[in-house]
Amino acid sequence: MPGFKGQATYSVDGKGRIAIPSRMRICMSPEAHNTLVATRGFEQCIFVYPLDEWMEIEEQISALNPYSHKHRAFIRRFMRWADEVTIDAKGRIPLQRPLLEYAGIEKTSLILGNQKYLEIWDPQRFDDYLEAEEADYETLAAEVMGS
Amino acid sequence: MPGFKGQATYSVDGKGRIAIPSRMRICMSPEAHNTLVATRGFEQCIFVYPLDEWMEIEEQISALNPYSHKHRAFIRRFMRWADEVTIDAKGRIPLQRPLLEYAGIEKTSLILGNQKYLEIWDPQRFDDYLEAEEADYETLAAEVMGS
DNA sequence: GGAAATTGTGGGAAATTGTGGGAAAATTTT
DNA sequence: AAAATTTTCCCACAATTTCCCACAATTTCC
Repeated sequence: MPGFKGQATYSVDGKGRIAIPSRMRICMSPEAHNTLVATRGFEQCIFVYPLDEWMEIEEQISALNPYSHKHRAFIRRFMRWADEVTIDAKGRIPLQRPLLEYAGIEKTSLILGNQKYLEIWDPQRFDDYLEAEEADYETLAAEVMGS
Repeated sequence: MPGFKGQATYSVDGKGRIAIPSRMRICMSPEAHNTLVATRGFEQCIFVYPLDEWMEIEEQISALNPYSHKHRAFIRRFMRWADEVTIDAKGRIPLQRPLLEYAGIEKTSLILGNQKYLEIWDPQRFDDYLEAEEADYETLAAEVMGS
């Protein structure tokens, strides 16, 4: 089963709703029950996991030791921003203001397929990010992918 | 079945009642019978377990050795503050003053979903706690979750 | 190429949620 | 036993969220 891929620039309406591109929607397993979990991602974008993928992450989390001080801190930081949403009849999900603000998203969003999950960015911020990284892309590729 | 997640800042009314966010309420198993058990948690916050989860904890506790001095001490501390409450028609639970005082909660509370249970914090105290944890999130993530 | 279905966008109506407070019932105190 | 306090249950209100419908643009299918 292929993962999420491609990108799309979609609008965010007054109620904070963002449509999931249909070509990404059909990549979701039926086990996700049209449900996604949105949370803070790295580099100030929003990560969105289909429910079944999220469950696997939760399992990893619950395997941590809840009596360890450090682990507790991580779990709290991790669960804090997670928000379970269901896709409405028109293929949209509602996102909470705090998440949108974290990602700096206002009227427009860039949706990025990234294998197991989606990323939602403020388009401008993504450009800036790319530009900053572009310089070392080849170096990075060699370093990360090189055998 | 996914666990509790997300956060919410809710008010505490004059009678010590705090609403449980509906999106967390629906995560409760019907076996909990709309009943929760609140008790002292770690880091000076309140832990709130759905009744069915609490039962499992009690089982673990009763498996401890009552003839061990240490075990007895632990059991007493743990059971002492436990308080069984039911969710009212508006989705709220009443919390005893001593618990609220322990957590330093007055007019506002931060409710945190933490998989099997909820945590209720004084918002300021939670901020301080996160700040005091020296490591930043990404470092922790790589450390705790990295394979 | 053209008809039909699907997709992305917006907005209104209805239901739910969070908050506060009042009255009744139970408990404790005098 | 009466008074005072606490707890429980109920109602009201504003704000938010959910659900539903409309419409234009695009894509799909024959």
